[in-house]
Amino acid sequence: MDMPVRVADDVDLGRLDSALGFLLRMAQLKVYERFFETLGDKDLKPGEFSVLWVISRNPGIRQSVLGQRLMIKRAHMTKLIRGFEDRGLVTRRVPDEDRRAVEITLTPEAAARVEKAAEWFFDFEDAVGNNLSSAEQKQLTLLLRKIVGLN
Amino acid sequence: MDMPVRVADDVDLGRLDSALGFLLRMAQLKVYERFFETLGDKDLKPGEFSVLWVISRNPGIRQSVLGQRLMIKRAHMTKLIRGFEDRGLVTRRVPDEDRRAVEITLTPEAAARVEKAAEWFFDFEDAVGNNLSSAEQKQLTLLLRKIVGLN
DNA sequence: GAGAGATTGTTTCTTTGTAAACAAAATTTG
DNA sequence: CAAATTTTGTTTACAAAGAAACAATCTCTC
Repeated sequence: MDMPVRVADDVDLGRLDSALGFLLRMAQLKVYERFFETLGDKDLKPGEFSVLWVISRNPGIRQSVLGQRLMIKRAHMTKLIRGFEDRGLVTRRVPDEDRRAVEITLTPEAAARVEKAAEWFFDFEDAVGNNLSSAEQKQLTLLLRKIVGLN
Repeated sequence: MDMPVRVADDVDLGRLDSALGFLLRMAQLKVYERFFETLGDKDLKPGEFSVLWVISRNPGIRQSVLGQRLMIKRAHMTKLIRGFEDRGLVTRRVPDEDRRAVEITLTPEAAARVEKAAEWFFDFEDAVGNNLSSAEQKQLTLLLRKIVGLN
């Protein structure tokens, strides 16, 4: 009587269920999903917010540096920044010292908007570890920072 | 003397540097990057391996169930499976009990290939937590499993 | 059992992200 | 300092992934 597997919980993941890379991907997808469930109406996506936030903390930062820090490829960064420019959120300036580079700064409107968005964004981020104790959350943050190389 | 930020380590991330969702994304990107550095020549990507692996553990599993478990949307799953079919890795069968569904099974060649690939894949996965102590690795696995809802 | 609604998979369109080739400017090296 | 190399950003082409509309089938309700 070989009933086919019917529901997701019955699926045998084998060793995959404790593979770190796999779990990281699943966790990230899950968080993303939750984001769009609860904040899908906001007009900034997590990636967009992160970029704008980092620009706000580092005015005049260069595209390349921004990309390195947020792990966004140059080609993609170009598109993101142009998108922001089209929306009037950032200004680009080519510095005299290095005329290949582009320095990015928030417009005043964007700066205000990022501060506003930071409220719901970080509220959400704080809630990500909801089903963990606060000690566990601290621990997880620490471990992820190590994986990422932020220590 | 307002030197612009020059290198990635000087970038101020503000509160972002301990935001769980952000860290999860960064960690996942980092792992992905490392995968392609070390195993970029293999002809199976992590996502592809995971799907084939799960099929191998659950022969005759349905596309929908597979997608639910691996968090892959139906539309995307269709493309993945067709790709596998074109490569002769899986066979599709519409069961009589439910003629909307599709049951997926590995071809014998694919089954062998997955077993072979499992070696380097799980070796890689084991190495993901390299710069963590083995206690930390266990802890991280546990916490991620909680986030994902695998407990 | 006939119709309303839900599920399953596919198709088409769009978005997000990467890869490779390129141009311009800076740096290195001989 | 001139030629070779590297860095920075852009463009073009493509791959990965999601959204929405659709068709077929199944289930539920009356």
